[in-house]
Amino acid sequence: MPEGHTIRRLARDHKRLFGGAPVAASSPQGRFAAGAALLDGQTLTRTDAHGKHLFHGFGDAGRTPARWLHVHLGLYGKFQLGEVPEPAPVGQVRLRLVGAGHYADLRGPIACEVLTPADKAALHARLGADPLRSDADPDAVWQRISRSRTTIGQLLMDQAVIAGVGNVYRAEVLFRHGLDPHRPGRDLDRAQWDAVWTDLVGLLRAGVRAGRIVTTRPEDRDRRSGTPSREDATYVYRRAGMPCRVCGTPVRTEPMATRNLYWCPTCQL
DNA sequence: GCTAAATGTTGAT
DNA sequence: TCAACCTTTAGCT
Repeated sequence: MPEGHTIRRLARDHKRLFGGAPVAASSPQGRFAAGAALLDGQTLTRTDAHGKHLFHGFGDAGRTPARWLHVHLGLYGKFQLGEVPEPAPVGQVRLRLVGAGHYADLRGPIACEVLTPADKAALHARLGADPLRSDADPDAVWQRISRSRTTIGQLLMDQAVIAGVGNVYRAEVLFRHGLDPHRPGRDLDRAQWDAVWTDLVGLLRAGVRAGRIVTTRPEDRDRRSGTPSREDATYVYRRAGMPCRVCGTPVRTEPMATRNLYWCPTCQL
């Protein structure tokens, strides 16, 4: 499900499955027909991910891509992968990519468009630091947070501040650090922020590896061995009214900036 | 079989 | 602050 880890994983997988050879692009649904025609037959040379934004670079090998496919999955978007021969498209397939051995169907994205390198640069410029990127600058994030009266719960969801953190990672990382989501950013001290950032890097990397979000430590799960169930994978996300895994207090929920916030009022101060 | 909700963002008010 | 959008799934009946 699409927070930053999903996008990074897609970038990696698509590079491996489709990179280096011409790709057939089409829009079975028709809504991306013109864009698909621009990409059809081009070679995928690079992929990139920044926060929840996915990029596929097309052009000549060894050169900077001349065109970039930009995809944002939004809340519902999904890539479905399979092996050739590709079946007849089912449902609303915005984009179908077919390579030598695999195909990918894209459904329900909020953005699917072709960008110039300048367009792409502009998009990067408005995104904040991505814990999964080596060029991320946590100092810049700290500057924003330490001067802000906005709550840390809202700051963590602001893609211009931190790119790639969504509603699940927000709730979970704040729980793991005992931070009340309602605290203004400037109430945090540097050590707290550094710990949160370091944890986000680790959590997102683990998410890329596992292909899912797991934030609980084994000793805090109901079942301590084996692959954690979906229910066991989080401390507070979507656990409203259920006992906190650490102290037993019912987990609280309330809307924060149009999204459902979850937190433990006892553990998070 | 229907309804509501969901890991997100944008644009209008 | 609110509605709109794109699609799937969980939880009802």
